[in-house]
Amino acid sequence: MGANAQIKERANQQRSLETKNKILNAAEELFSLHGFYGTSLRDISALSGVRMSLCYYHFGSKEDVLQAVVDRRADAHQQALLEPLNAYKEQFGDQPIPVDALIEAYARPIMERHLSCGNGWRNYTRLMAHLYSESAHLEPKVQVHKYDPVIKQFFAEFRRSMPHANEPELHWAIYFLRSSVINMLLDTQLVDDQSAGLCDSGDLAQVITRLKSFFSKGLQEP
Amino acid sequence: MGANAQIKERANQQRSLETKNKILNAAEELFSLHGFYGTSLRDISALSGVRMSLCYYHFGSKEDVLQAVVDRRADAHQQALLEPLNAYKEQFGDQPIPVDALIEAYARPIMERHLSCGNGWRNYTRLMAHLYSESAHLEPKVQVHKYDPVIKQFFAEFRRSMPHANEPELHWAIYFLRSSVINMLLDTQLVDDQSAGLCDSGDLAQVITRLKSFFSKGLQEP
DNA sequence: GTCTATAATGAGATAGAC
DNA sequence: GTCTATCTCATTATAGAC
Repeated sequence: MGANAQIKERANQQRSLETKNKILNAAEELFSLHGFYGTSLRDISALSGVRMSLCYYHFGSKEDVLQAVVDRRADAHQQALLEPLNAYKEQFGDQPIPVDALIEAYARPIMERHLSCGNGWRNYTRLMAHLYSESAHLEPKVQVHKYDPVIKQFFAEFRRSMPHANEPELHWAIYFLRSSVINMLLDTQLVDDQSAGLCDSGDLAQVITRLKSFFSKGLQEP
Repeated sequence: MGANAQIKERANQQRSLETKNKILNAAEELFSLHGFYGTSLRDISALSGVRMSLCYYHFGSKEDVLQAVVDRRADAHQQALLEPLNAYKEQFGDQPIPVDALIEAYARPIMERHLSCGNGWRNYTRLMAHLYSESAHLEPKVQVHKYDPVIKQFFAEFRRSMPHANEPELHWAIYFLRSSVINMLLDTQLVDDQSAGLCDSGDLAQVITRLKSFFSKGLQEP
């Protein structure tokens, strides 16, 4: 292969990547807003400005597009979730990590991406939440549940910080925390509406403060 | 109109009602499992055993079927939610109702219908939860949010029971409670999976106990 | 009220020229 | 890699006989 051909191939790969990302960005937004079945490849094509046939060329099928959307940010998101946890582990060593620090370590990376890292991350986190209710019908075609190991690690740390709590009670408490975070990711405006605007689910600092103060009360030792 | 004609008309109305309910039952189940867009009228027709054209005759459109499903149990559900609250109001009179009683008054009617009143109610409550994430795309064609006044009444009672709590904090706490209940209605098995079966989200007594003990801790006066 | 048949639209997916 | 054109199928919805 000549030098010219190599340059051409590089340019093509670059353009291919850009096209793929245009598709994924549009799909991410629409899937997260209207669900998998509420979104057609025509919608994605229209929003992305990329011809429909290219979606098939690059991904194969609608389900494959969803899978690609899910996969694109999965590793980065997992890393972001574990980073503060590991930092705390290092900081506290053998000592247990305080409960409110654990709550923040869990909630902040998620809510931060949802609220202050741009539309891409906002759509991605919303989609992840949305998929919890759609996944039953989507699997096994699409692999969605990628964060179970992360939850396991968080549970282990909560356990260490609350040695006297009984196991089921602790599981329920962490589940309630997860439910609340997941619900916020859906952007249902439930708390904003309920409080007639007094509470702002779009305010990261407020969200983290409220999560910490409420759930650390529930997660105290008896 | 002769007596014979009247009898015939009665029988027809009866049959008509049965057909409608067959359709609504199937729609309730499928919408609640796969969402509005994940369900076709063909699916509903197949599951109910009623011809597709009859769905149009009785309701008009797919959206109208959803609306009818939502409406069918709405009043009964509202009543069921307010009944224990009003009973407590009567019982305690001017005294504030204890917080854990309020939590139970809110959660039990919902979770009871979800877990121990048969498949119809189970599907209905699951659908209501599901619609929180789909409603943005469905409105204004379908009117879904029918429980805001109920929440208002509950908030007022929580307020009375916790006169020193600040308003936003109270709103957030009640919102976290609602999130957890809503998530359980979706039957995602999150807590069952997370705890490897140690916790059972299908056990009504367990669910109520855990909700009360956890959320009453978070809802204490400072 | 119920049935069959069918219209009309939109969906996912593919073929083949460039 | 990109485009146009098209296929095939499922969907919502309607018309008209009984």
